[in-house]
Parts: sequence; structure tokens; C-alpha cells
Amino acid sequence: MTDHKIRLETMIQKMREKGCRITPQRIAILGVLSKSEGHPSVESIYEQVKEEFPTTSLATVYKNISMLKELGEVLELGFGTESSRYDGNKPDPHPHLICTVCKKIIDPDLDSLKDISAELVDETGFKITSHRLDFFGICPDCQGKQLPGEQK
Amino acid sequence: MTDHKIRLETMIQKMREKGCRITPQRIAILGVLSKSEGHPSVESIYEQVKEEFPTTSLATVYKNISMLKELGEVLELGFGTESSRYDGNKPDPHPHLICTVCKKIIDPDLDSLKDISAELVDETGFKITSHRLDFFGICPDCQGKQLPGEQK
DNA sequence: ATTATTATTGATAACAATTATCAGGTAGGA
DNA sequence: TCCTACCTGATAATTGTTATCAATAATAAT
Repeated sequence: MTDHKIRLETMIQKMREKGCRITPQRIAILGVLSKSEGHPSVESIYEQVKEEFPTTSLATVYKNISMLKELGEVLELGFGTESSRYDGNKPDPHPHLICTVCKKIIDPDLDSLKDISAELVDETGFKITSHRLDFFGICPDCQGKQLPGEQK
Repeated sequence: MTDHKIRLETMIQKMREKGCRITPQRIAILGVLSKSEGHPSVESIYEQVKEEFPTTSLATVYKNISMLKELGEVLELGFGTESSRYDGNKPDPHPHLICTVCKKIIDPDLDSLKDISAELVDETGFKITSHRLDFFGICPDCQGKQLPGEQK
């Protein structure tokens, strides 16, 4: 069984436990989330689900994602006015590296975060519940595409 | 001369250099930004400016902040759907610690970030231009206010 | 100081992502 | 199979922010 199949089953199980009904649209949305590597937007999920269920409404996608957020099964990455991106495979906070040109988002390996977090608790007395760490830059691909001499 | 006076003069000077006109409303907005410690929202800046200039429009506040962002003189902290908060005193990216109860934002001291950033460049080949690091939690004050036995 | 130019202001309309509403449909238990 | 509550789909409402535009006022030139 592939990773994304396992992840899909896990999400379906979580929903069942909460007494949610398992509809075909819901499975399709969970499916897209479990199989995508690239932190899709709602719009992107919507487009993919519509291939299978052409009558699907955008509202349905939003409602399901909202439910998954409450269940802690999806991580939302909001970016100001731009539409949010979602991670259905690693729902716990982790660092992201975002290309500001092509909007690609990748998960770098960084484990020095825990130390920082512990340091903060000592310093401030906060009870830390979550965090968000994003690095913005230009990926190797997009650096190559830049015209010579072009700045930015 | 106080710190915030110096900061105010710096911002006015930056504006002049860009050929911007120095209006009373503009000075008032810069004044609020330079003197506030608590990362104000647009709404909060608006309220403060209106005390001095009651006819001020919200649009004017937005336009001035937008201009300051372009000049690199103010740091915007967006939080999804909630309204953004602004730092006019430390416009370069730095970590924040946010109380999810009272919405207070403080600037903790953390300098291990540079190492992480350098590590990322090596690993991924990205050209990193900026970053964002936020910790969410409950501040000592709000921990005290929680009712005994109350969770979350 | 007066005038001309043009950025800025203030009021409001427009916008875009997300959320709420609600009638009709359907999953899942009796 | 039938019931009932949840879910879907279509669309209206919401909210923070941006665009529009006529009137105003800051600056440079006279």
C-alpha cells in the first residue's frame, strides 16, 4: 500500500470517529490532499476534484478543509491576501521554503527549531503552542530563468 | 532627542528623498508608527491619527503604510484573514512571539536564525531573500487569567 | 508672495478570498 | 426500505484591503 493510500485511510478513519459521513466528494478531496506533494491551494484542489465530480462546489472544498483543520489533519499556510496553501501530509508545524517566483513550496530538513523554542519558554514565560517558520527566496530553477543582468 | 523622534526624522527623510510630500497626516502616521512598541494594526493607527486629525480617512493610512512598505521602512505581519500588524521600528525580518489570547506581540532575542538560513542555502540552492518566524502561545499574564481547570 | 503643478487626501466603490445561508439531496442507522 | 440529520451546491454576505476620482494642498517656479 502506498504512502498516500495509508494517509487517505487515516484521514477517513479520523472523520468516521468524529461522526462525519463519508461522501464521494469528501473522499476525492482527502485523496487530493493525501497525494499532493506541492502544498495545493483550495482552487487547485477544487480543479482536481472537479475532474472526477464536475458539479462540485468551491464551498464544499472550503468546508471540508475547515473541518480537517479542526481535526488537526491539515496544516494551513496563509500568506496575507493571497490564497492559502495546505499540507495534508505533515499537519504539524514545520519550516517551509517558498519560491517567490514560481510559488513552489518545499519542506526543508531543519531540526534546530526545538532548541530555539525551549530557549523562548525560559526567556519569556510564554506557554508556546505553535509556530510558523517560512523562508522566502528564489529556487534554483527560477534563478536560471532570470535574464542576465536582471535584478530583484 | 528620544529614540522615536530620531526614528520619525529618519522616516521623514526617507520620504523626502523619494520626492514624497510631507503632509500633516503623513507626519501623524509616521509618528504613531515610530512611537508604538506594540505592532499596531491599521485600525489602531487610524484611531490614533484621528485624535489629531478627525477627518483622516482609513484609505490614507493604508496608502501611507503601503508606501512605507515599498521603502522598506515598515515590516508587515499578516495573519491570514485577521488584519495585519506593523512594525515601524525594526523593519527587517525578525522573530515574533504572539499571545493568542490578548494578541500582544513581542520581539524575543534569538540570533540562531542566521545559522539556519545559511544551512538552507547550502542544502537547497535557494537564494534566500527574506523570512518569517512566529511563535504562538499564551503570555504569562493570560495564563494567570485562565480559570482553574480550563484547558487550551 | 503668487501661481502652477501635481501628489495627496478623503469618501466611497470595487475587489478577492473566505464564510454563511438554505433548499434539496444523500449517507448511514433503524 | 425509510428516516433523519448531515452534506452538497449555488449564491449572498462578509471583511480587510485596494482602486477610483474630484477636491485640496505641498512644493517649485515665477
